[in-house]
Amino acid sequence: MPVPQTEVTRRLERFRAAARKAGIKLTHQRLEIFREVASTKDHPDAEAVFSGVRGRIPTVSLDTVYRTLWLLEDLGLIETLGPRRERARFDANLNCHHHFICEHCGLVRDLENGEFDELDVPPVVERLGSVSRVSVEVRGTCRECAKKRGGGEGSGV
Amino acid sequence: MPVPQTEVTRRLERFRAAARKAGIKLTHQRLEIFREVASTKDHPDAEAVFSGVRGRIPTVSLDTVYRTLWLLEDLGLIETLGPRRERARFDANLNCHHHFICEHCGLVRDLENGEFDELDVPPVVERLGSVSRVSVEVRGTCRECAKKRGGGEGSGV
DNA sequence: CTATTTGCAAATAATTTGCAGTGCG
DNA sequence: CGCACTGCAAATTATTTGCAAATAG
Repeated sequence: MPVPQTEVTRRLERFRAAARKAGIKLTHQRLEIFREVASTKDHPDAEAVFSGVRGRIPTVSLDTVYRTLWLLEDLGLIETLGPRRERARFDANLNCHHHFICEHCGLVRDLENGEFDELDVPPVVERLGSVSRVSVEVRGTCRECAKKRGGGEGSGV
Repeated sequence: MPVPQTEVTRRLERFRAAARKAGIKLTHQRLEIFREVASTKDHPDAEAVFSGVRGRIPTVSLDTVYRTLWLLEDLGLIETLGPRRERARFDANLNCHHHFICEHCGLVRDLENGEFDELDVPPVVERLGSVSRVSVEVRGTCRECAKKRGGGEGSGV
């Protein structure tokens, strides 16, 4: 399921603007690394981004991919996710959204849901700090894993 | 802020029951490692659990701590959390709860909130798999970090 | 022009594994 | 008493860093 071209363009434009504002250079590598993450809903890990970009820039190195991904996270252009025990995965979708996470295989799927988008932050949070983002994580077992593991797991909530 | 003794006991009891059911051995090490996580709200990482347990079992090894923590997670007795880029942190609180996460220092604080507890799972999720847990992550900047970094960051939602 | 950024290779940090001895059930 | 479990040390995996060459602004 690819991201529509118009959205990819919008994301790249946001990157250009953020880079200018932050005074960092817009290199070929950075552009392609960001494009790679911005063009997919797959939540790729660093290795996957690396091999994708490699198709277009054969000399790019894995350490540049890492440096760039964390830079993009610091700029607030992508976010990291994925269950612990798995490697980091990256997501360029900044629209308010939520995730379904399979506890067995690590699959992450985006969820769009109005009820989730409109949660009120409880007052106790004001004493902890300021809020930038509220999101819901739905954890469970994906169909694939349920099939593979026979009966086992079940729903709970 | 320590966990009340009655709750620690209840958690240890749950561990004993789960261990018996799963047919795994209840060793001194496992008990103490679990007790360490079950006795704190600090969301310790493996290293912190290690040094805590070491006080009581000086010969315990870090690899046993890791093996046990992942085992406990597989048994559903603890959960892992913490932002990417930081090491894994562990939590033995299984009551429905949520988290405030500081994006700068990795601080994680538990949130208890009725509205969050009662979220409906959107129907699209049924096509993805079965659900075991729904929780809300509030991300932002904690007071400490806001102080350290001067003006900067702000709220957004 | 020149401060940033890159690619390389070597370094680290976190976590895992093989194996021989130890202890729970 | 046997097989699961531990501790040790060595291995792996993901990610980071130092440095000389390359390049965006």
